[in-house]
Amino acid sequence: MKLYNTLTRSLDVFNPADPSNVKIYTCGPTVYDYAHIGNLTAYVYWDLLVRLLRSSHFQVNRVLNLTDVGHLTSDADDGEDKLEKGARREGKTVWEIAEHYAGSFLKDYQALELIPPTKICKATDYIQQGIALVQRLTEQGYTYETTDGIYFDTAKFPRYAELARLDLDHLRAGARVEFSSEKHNPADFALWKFVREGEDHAMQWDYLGRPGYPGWHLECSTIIHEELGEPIDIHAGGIDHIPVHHTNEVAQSEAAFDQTLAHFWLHCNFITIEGEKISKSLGNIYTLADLAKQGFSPLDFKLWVLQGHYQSERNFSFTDLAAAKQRRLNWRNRLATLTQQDSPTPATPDFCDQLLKLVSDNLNSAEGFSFIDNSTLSYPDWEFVDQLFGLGLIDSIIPPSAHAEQLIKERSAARDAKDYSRADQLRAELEKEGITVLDTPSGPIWQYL
RNA sequence: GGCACUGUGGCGGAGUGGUUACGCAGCGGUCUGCAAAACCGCGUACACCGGUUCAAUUCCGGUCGGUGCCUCCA
Repeated sequence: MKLYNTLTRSLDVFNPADPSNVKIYTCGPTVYDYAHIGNLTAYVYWDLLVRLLRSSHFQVNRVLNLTDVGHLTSDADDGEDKLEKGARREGKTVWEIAEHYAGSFLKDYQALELIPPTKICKATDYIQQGIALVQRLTEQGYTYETTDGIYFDTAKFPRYAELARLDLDHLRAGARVEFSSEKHNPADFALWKFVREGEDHAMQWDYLGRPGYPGWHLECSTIIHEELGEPIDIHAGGIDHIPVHHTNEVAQSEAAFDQTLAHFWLHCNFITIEGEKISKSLGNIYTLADLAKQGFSPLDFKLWVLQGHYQSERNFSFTDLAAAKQRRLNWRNRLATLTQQDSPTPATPDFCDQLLKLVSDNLNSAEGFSFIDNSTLSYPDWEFVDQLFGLGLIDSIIPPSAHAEQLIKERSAARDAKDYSRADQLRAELEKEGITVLDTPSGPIWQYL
């Protein structure tokens, strides 16, 4: 199996240290609002990764975090704490907000038929372990304290720019806004933030005898250390996380534990909506519920995602979603037809092996789909397709009701009697149940509309 | 300004140094009571300019366009 590794910027052969314990960490959502389809694409891609590994006989140990503690208020006014903002918006506590949106996220996760992570970790369950990490870094001389928090001193970690290949000198020169700060270097980041005088911060914990809360990056390093242990095999996340979040994670973890954090870094690209960036002001934020209102199932969306590649910028449109839906329906009908055939046409030899090989080339599901369309599949082949892509095709095959079966029989009889108007009438009736009948030389076949 | 990604037919979207990607939509045909499905066929795709090569959409250089990040925004 080959994967594009951001660390090396090349397609590398994936060989886990322990095939029976492939350690994966995927950055989860901040649970302050409903997940939109842009957020969800990432989880679809990582689900493919997990399924591919499983199908390749690896045992996956995957941890997903839920960020249920708000990110910090920045010195600039626009950097509001998301959870606090959500709480104010809805007149609830930050804890209720986190609970509600975490639940919503997990519901979406299920609706997309994504394989549940081995463990889901809430950031707030790892505060003490996070503090221990800050302490450890402090003892090792990697931190300094300012009036508003404890910062990581990037100058003390020479490999800081490696993952993102940052040009720190130019970063300094070209930074958009240089705001006054006690930071030693612009790249330095907060490990722990103090609640300031007069600041109303609902989530806070005691450290160094005063109230505070964790820096945004801390949770990932902490959870990885506690639940998986460095080094992990794969760390995955959005492309936006490379320069800051993942860079800082590497700095924290590797400085503290003197161990490579992750061998493979996978980053998925973003999608746009009808050519525009996803943003609230444009009003183009769609959730799974919004897609459902237009008649699309979560699995239609999943198929749409898998038609592309995780490293490509994708453009979402309802026209394209409709195309994906149609493709899924066609596959479903191929499968439905197969279940009704007494002697199906011979399947493509080694279908599963070949499909697996194609997709193993850096998660190339699109190439796999093309192969599906060019092949004749047996029932076990379709089972493998479902296992690899999680499209729920097999489960979606619900045989016609007894009533529908009866209508199909009556229609055949009508046709034999050359009573075609009766036959057409019966077909119309069947279509009310979402089923249509095709007349083939070997008898009628039903399909989904 | 810096780092990185990206530009393929009506719409999407893989891939390849020379041979059909594929899906959706469209057109023609076979078949059909009519359909549908299926099958067969069709539409002169690879941003632009150079270079390497017998041969480039595919490699190299440049130009132009799009995108993300460069803040503790996500």
